[in-house]
Amino acid sequence: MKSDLLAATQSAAPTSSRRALIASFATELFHRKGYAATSMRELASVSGIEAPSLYNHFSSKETLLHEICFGMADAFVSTAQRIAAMDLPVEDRLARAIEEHLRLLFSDREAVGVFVNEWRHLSEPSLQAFKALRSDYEQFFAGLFQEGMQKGVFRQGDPLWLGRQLLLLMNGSVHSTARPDSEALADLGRRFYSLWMHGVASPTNQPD
Amino acid sequence: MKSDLLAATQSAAPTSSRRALIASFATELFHRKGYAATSMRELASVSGIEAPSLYNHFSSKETLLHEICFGMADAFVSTAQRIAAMDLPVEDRLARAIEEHLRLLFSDREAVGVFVNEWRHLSEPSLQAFKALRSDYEQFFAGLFQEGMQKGVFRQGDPLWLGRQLLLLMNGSVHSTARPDSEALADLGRRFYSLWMHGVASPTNQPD
DNA sequence: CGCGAACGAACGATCGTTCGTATGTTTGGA
DNA sequence: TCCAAACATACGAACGATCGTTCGTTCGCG
Repeated sequence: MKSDLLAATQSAAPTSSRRALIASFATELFHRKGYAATSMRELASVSGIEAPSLYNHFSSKETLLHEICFGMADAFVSTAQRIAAMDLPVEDRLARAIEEHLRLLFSDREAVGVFVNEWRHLSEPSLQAFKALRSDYEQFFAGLFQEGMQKGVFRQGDPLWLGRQLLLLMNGSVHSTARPDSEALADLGRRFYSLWMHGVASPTNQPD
Repeated sequence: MKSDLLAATQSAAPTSSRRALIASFATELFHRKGYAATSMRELASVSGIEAPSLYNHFSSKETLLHEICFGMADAFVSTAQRIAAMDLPVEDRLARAIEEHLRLLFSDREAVGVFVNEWRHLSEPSLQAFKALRSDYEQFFAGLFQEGMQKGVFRQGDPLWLGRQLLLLMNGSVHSTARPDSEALADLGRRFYSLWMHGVASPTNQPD
């Protein structure tokens, strides 16, 4: 039988990391082709195994999506909680939140792509839970803006709208920005902070 | 050729508006569930006919996607050309571009959602053509920023990056902004323009 | 009579997933 | 120390469902 060959390939791979490997392959595929357009057979193929073997590591296709989406969501929310607890001026906390968000964003761009675009394929009750986490994170940014407005550091406006727009901008930047090293990442954070704080107008042109 | 068909169907038979109806149903489904997750049978069901009858109006599923994506793309590009030809100060042309982009955006939010998120399911050579149109439009905004920098109206920066970020911001705002009437739309345009020009910092805080 | 538009049936392909089984590895009692 | 039972992981076969699409036909309207 073929079993000798198969046994050889089985033992060749480090079986302990196979699960994590599959997850990262799934992340890449979900990101590039979309969740619905990615088949388990294709995921199996790039993972070097057959489709039924995937079910030894993940109980369903949606489990993969669930782990990717909630892994990112938890990372974002816990970072937000850490920053919210800092004893810093609100504009510094905003700068810090931007920096940390970008750091997470670029630490795994493909997972972020899935997190941003594919979460709607989750089914209940995961969908509801995901939206709650997402809302928490938006509220964290909205809270920063609201606090800044009360203290006169920011112009008056809709804090939640501003928070959502800022997140939108940073999340989308993953597509249109080259991969930064840690130096370029800090610089990107300053660009976002400056753009958001002062806009594009030349300083000689006074605000209306 | 297409105009002949449209003229004929418009004047002749009311049944031929079914084609446009199907297109709008498809737009809603592609937007809400995604292209890959929408089946022709489901589209047929909401259209009130059976799946095979769809092929009397559209030669394939991708044809529907093609019409939606290129319909929006053409509208954006032609609007850009109109504004680029205007004899206005560059910051006014930017304000006008923002206003017109938002107007198109909210004129058919679902089509915009498909245009923004589902174009990647196009196959070659449509995919290449779509990306070219998209690049043209980005270049239009980049050109505005570049011109503004040369004239000292805008701060120095990467014009293409700024253009993409602005588009990202506006496109995403469709999800997080309530349906505006024409009054609220103009107000939204001013909000974007002001945010982009001057940022969120209180005017008493000078730029660094 | 002719033609656009609808239908039911059905095609081959592919989907996510289950099943029974084979094999390598780990483990625990004699 | 050795062997067997338990476990983890892989496989081929195949399930029922659904996919986009084609075909032959019918029906109603001009």
